[in-house]
Amino acid sequence: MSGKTVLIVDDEPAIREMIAVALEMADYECLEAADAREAHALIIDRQPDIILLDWMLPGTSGIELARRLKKEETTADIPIIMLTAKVEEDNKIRGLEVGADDYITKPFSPRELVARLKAVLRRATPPGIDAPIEVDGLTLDPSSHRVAANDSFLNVGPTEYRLLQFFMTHQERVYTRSQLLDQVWGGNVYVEERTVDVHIRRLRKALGERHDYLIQTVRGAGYRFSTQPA
Amino acid sequence: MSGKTVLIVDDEPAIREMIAVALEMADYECLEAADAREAHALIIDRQPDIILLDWMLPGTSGIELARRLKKEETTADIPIIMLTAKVEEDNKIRGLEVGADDYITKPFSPRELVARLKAVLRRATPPGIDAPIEVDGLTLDPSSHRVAANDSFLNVGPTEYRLLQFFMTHQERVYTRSQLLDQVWGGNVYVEERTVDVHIRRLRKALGERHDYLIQTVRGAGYRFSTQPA
DNA sequence: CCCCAGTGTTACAACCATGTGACAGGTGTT
DNA sequence: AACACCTGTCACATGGTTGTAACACTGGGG
Repeated sequence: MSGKTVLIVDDEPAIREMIAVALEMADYECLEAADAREAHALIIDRQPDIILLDWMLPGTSGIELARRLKKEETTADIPIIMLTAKVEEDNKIRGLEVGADDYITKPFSPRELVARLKAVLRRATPPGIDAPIEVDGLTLDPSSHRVAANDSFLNVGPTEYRLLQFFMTHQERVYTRSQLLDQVWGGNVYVEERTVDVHIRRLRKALGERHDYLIQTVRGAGYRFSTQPA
Repeated sequence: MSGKTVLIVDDEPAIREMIAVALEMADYECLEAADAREAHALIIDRQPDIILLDWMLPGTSGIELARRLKKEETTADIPIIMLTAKVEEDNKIRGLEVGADDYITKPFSPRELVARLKAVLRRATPPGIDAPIEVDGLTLDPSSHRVAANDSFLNVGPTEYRLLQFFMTHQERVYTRSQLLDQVWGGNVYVEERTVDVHIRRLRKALGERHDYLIQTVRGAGYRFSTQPA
């Protein structure tokens, strides 16, 4: 599934363990390090996809480690999420300043952690970042952030755009409302599942009769984007 | 939303209960058996997705049961996790020798149990879980949630879809109406057994004359999905 | 050949998932 | 402040789906 590798850097074994369990439940592979030295070794050796980095560390501090990682070319594009017990705005600013991609204050729920991590990973993973996708006269162009049907541009809202983009990059497969909330909304938000229906509706309307067949309802399951009519 | 069924085999009711509670919190359905005989009956009847098997059992020992299960073709691919109070390396080796997929020594934390169980399930779950199943021109594709016959898509309702999916993943074997209710409807619902007949009928109709021979009536017993005409 | 349990088939009412329009709050712009 | 836009949620409409009963049929045993 995800198969992503997460490096957890915290000097508290109990905290590392808690995080690891939560992440493993969500199907991530976990590495653990207690200090900056261990962390650096693992980063070089195992090349994790993302790093959870505690603010406070014995020896080299977390923020210092982050700064160094972001300076080195080979490690600069590994996303970093900073963890901290303090609720000081200062830290947040300094953390993001050195290149952390997100910032979580302890205590946090495992759910929140997983959600944020997921969000950062998705955001940070640029696969074929801006190749336009075209299906049966319907074109979505990420670079211009526009949707066109046979020449004329369509007026789709931000959420509908993300929804359509997700669908066009994941065709021929059913997604439950819950999955769509995770993938399109971002997982860390709480919204009703029925909200998905409404946005589906809006997207269909925006696409017009010419193309709304592409978004298919699978009763009892979810929605599917497919060029082949139901 | 795992929906996986776990069979817990242990002669100590308190331990079964503890495990069951932990697993149910993690959204697994639990079955319980106190000895090998009960266990075997439940395995045949309910076909759990994984078995937690205590080393020590009155009568037939856990290891003996494991050995038998792994010898029978119909049960050989059900993952088994051995539980034991002893910390003897011997047991571990013998346990894995007979085909157990993992091994946990008591006492263990619920977390550890769930984590291991999940790992085993993930590992043991054939990657083909999402792969389309094809039989004589009849194709069921779980990822797109579609059923096709030779090219054209078939219109099957949610229940018929689940029924067909179950049959196609459990071919050449007779299932009673009761078993089908457990497997397809979900065990803890009360519906008339005759309801199965009706859905069988609907599924047959949906499949059309070309394929309805696949679903065969076994008078006095139940139904069977088989490529070989009755 | 008749009878009866078992199964096929149909109809139907209740239910449930989804479609749809409206609305209120929020955000940013002018 | 007024405005346009977007968002999430609700209430209601609609149509598909479901379980059940009722009746027709079948096959095997007496």
